[in-house]
This record gives sequence, C-alpha cells and structure tokens, in this order.
Amino acid sequence: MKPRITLEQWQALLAVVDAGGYAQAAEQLNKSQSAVSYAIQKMESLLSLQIFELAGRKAVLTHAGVALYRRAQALVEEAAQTEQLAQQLAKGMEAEIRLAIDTIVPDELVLCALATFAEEAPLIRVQLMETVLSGSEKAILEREADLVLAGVYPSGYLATPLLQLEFAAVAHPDHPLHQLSHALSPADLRRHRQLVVRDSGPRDIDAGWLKADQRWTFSTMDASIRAACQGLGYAWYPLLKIQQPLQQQQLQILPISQGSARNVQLSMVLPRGEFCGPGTQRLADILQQTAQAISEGE
Amino acid sequence: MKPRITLEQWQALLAVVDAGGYAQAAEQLNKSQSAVSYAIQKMESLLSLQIFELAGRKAVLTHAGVALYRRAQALVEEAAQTEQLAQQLAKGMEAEIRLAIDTIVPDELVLCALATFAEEAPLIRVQLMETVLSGSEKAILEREADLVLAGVYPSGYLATPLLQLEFAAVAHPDHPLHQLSHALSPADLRRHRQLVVRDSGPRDIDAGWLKADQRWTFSTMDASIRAACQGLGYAWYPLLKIQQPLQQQQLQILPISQGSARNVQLSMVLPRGEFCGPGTQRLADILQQTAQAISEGE
DNA sequence: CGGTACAATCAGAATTTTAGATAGGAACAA
DNA sequence: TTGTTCCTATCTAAAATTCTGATTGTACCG
Repeated sequence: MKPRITLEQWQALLAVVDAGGYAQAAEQLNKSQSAVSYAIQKMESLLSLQIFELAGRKAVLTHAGVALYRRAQALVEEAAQTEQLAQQLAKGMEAEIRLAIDTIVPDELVLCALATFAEEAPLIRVQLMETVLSGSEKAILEREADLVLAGVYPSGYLATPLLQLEFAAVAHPDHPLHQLSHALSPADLRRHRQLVVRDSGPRDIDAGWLKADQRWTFSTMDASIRAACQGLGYAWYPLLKIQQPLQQQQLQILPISQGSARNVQLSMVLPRGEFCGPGTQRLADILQQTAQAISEGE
Repeated sequence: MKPRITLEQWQALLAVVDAGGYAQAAEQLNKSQSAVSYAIQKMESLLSLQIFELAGRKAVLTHAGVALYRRAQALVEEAAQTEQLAQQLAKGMEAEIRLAIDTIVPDELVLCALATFAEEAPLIRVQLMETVLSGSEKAILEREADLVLAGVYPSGYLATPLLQLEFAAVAHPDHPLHQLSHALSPADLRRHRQLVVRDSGPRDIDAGWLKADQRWTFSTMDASIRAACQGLGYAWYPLLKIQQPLQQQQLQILPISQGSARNVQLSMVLPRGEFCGPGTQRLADILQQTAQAISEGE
C-alpha cells in the first residue's frame, strides 16, 4: 500500500497536540489557522477517521488519535533523521566506514572509541572486520577498509602509532611449564604445545615466529585464549587482552629467560591517506585520543 | 529540525531505483516522466546533494544515494504501516486491548493466543495485567480490562468457559506430608504451612478457602511455586502451571483423602459484552480456539 | 549514419495549499 | 442574563506547487 498522508499532515497532527490547539499550532508552524484546520480535515477525510473532537472549544485527541499521535512522532522523527543523514552526506561525510581491526587490538580501545564516535555521528554505519597478521595488510593494500588497526603494515603508508602493546607468554598455572623452577629458554618452550592464531590472509604466508614442534591454530584470538585457560598449551598474548584471565588465575605469565615480554607497536593506518572523508578522519582522531587515554590510565 | 523532503519525494527515489530509471518509475507511479525528474531534482537541490548520476543514459545511485535509499525504504514503510493502523482504527479496531489474566491461568494459553493474535494485528497494543481472585472481579466491574481470564467472576456477565483447570495439592517430595503413609485429611493439612497467593483486590476480602494455621502469602503464583519447590510448605496449584517442577521431582502431588484434585472452570469475560471492538472480539475467539487446542492436546 | 531509449528542460495547465475574512459555539466574567 | 474572548469551521480568492506534453540533447545499438 502506498502512503497517501503527507509528512506535513502528520506534522500538523503533532503540532496541534503539542501546542494545544489549532490556533497555537498554526503559530508554531508559521501557517494560518485555516491551513492547519484544512490539513487535519484532509487527513481525517482521507482516513475516514476522526482524529480530533471538540471538547468545549478545545480540540482533543480521540482514542484513535492518541494511537496515531505516537506513530506520527516516530515517523516524523525518522524523516528528520534521514534528512540529517543527507545533510551529512552533502558535507562529504561518508555513509559507511569500514574498519579492519587486528585480533591483537584490545576490545577496550575499539569499543570506547566507537561509543564516542556513535554519539557524534550516529548515522554513519560502521563495518567491523577482524583480521589477523597479513589479513590486515591485505585490507590496506586492497582498500578493503577505510581505517586499519594492526601491528604490522606495508611500508609506504601513513601510520599513526596508537599503543605500545606488551606481549607476554602465558599458560594455565597448572601447566608443566610453570612447574619448572628456572627461567624458560626457547628450548623449553619448544617442547610444549603452542597456541597460535591463524593468519586470515592467503593461506601460504607464515609469519609464524617461534617454531614450536606442536602448535594448535585458532581463527580468533578469543578462541585461543579460552583454550589456554583450559590448560591446552602456552601462547603469546597482548596483556590488555588477558587481564581478566590473569586476575582470575586462569592464566599466569611464564618467566622467559630473555625478558618475559615483547612489545608490539599498534598502529593506525589510513589506506587512502588524506583522501578519506571527514567521518573517517574524525574516527581516527577519536581512536588516537582513546588510545592515549588508555595508555595514560595504566 | 523539521523535515522538508516530502514522502512523495522519497517514494520517487524508491521508484526510480526499483523500476530502474526515471521513465519506468513514472509509469509505476502513474506520473509523467518530467514529474519524476522534477521531484528528484527538487530533492537534490533541497539537500544540495547529488543522489543520481548519469552513467551513459541510465540514472544510477551515487554513493550517498545508496545510503539514502535504504533509509527511504524504512521511512516509506513506516508511513504505510501508520496508515494501515489508521485504517484499522477507522474500521472500529481498537488501538489497545487491556487484558487481565488471573495468576492461575497457564502461560501457555496466553502466550500461544497472543502469538497468533500478533500475527493478525501487529499494530494493536496489548496491555497485560496479572490479577488474583477479587482483583479479577475488580477488573471486570470497574472496566479496567477489555478482556478478563479468571476462575471466578461476578454474576451477570457474559462468560465463555475456556479450560477445566485441575488443581492439586503439592509439596516437595521430602516434605513431612509426603512421609505420612495414609491419605491426608484436612486436619493433616492444617498442621502444616500452606502457601497462598495474596488477593490483588481490596485487602479485606478473604476468599481464602482452607484455613491452615500457618500460611505464607505471595503476590504472584510464580513466587509461590518457587517457594514450594524449596520445600517451604504445601500449596494448591493448577496442574498446568507446575508441570515442569512435577517432572523434575521438585514437587509431588499430595494424596488427599477426598479426591486429590479440585477443578476450577477457567472463564473468559468480556466486561463490556458485545460493545467491545472487533480486535477484542477476535482475540477472544483466538483464546477460545487456543484453549480448545490445549484441552484436546492433553 | 539513422533509429531508439533515456533524462533534462520549458511553458502552460491543473491541482493543492494558503491566507484572510467571517461565522458560530463554548467558556468566562460581570 | 449579557457581552467578551477564545477557539474552530468554512468560504473565497490568491499563491504556490506539481503535473503534463512537447522538445531538446545525449548516449547506445545496429
């Protein structure tokens, strides 16, 4: 069915109710009183339904009118929002931002930043894709995302440093590696099962770093962490990603001989450089601020 | 902000996209091609935003146009729905149905019936209120509900029998009453704590039936059932309400000497008789059918 | 190079909406 | 009661908008 009632008519309905009468509504709408009267009457005749009735000399909503009023509110609101979106698009704002987030990135950073961004620009869709290692590079090189957060990135791109992510090797407290009394050497590690995250890029790339004899691969870091908590092996994780399991004693940091931590510089890359829209630019700013807040808060 | 784009203009946008061009859209809308062209142009100039661009001799959506198209779909859809609601209201359909449900009524009945009703009339709001004993009567007498499901009701009202609800006295299997080897007399019951549901009507009414020396009262039957499952006392419940605890051995039927079950006729009352709207009438029909299905399914 | 399908544009016509004036009814005060 | 005020309904002419039909200018197709 095609709507035959104009948005202006619905607006008139709202105005009459909110202003408390036809006359006041007319003023609010910068129309004459007869125009408002006409609009309502036309609506009523189109619907063959009485919306207002006269109680004394005031117009009050009928029972049906109340129901329609609520709907009309939502309808006009949505129309306004749509136009607002259009205004933003007209200013060059993007309709959608594609965000590629490497699995090492702490959720806290992304969620806080997106929450802030959503308040400023609720109309811009955000498309998240989780990537791993070379998957992030692919997102940059092939323009699959407008904004990429990752640890490694192809050279030649403008990258903004965000956070210094501390990595640590961890295992369940009952894991055999924790029973050894000395600091662990690479050889110790090699004798146990390592949990790694599968590269989301082309399959034959292996950015794999230590070569453990046994390794299990997971497609997401979260799955891998859950496995580690079950004691299924040891693994390297960014500390920010495993604060909860560490506190709950489900995981414990392994004492590695050459320093128990590795650092990775988490960077933000704008694959199209300065050609990105103002929305992407703004989101990038917010991400940077959020990252700073997080690193200062620790 | 007040919307300045007409619904018709949004519809034009949809039509052009869906039909695949201005000319075809014109046909679909029963307008001339120039009218469609005019509508789109006006919209574009109001928003100072290009929505279509010419690829060869075809009009295709710009990037921004795609985003607006999605919104426009939702918007027009909502407008159509609102008018549909108005149509129903015009036919005398109510905007809202108030339903008073006694706490003895099995959820199954209400939920199934409402599910069916919601499919037919998704635009009618349903307001549920849970009542107890004289609370149900009050809902009828004072027109607080359009439809009442209860076991007892004031005389003089049109009541439709729905279900025969079987009541049984139950207690946790470990309850002392289950340890007695003989059939239970009223005197046996009186020596133990009874769990009852508080009357939701005026406080001084006591439709209380057996007089147990000790009794705990609950404001909802669900709370009472949970208490009984904990072994806090015995109580009378409709069997349909406690099938789950019975199966899980949390409750067990007490062997009462004069028959272990009582029956209550669950009835449906239309407080305003035939003056109710078609929606209420329809819901009543559905409830009746659902009740029949339930009683046959057992 | 026609022929055709499509969108932009224009002028006048048709339709819709508006303002302003007026009338009638209800509230209110004296 | 009466007069006054406030409000909505209705009417007419004017204003604004939207529509049609014809025309033009392109791009595609053979």
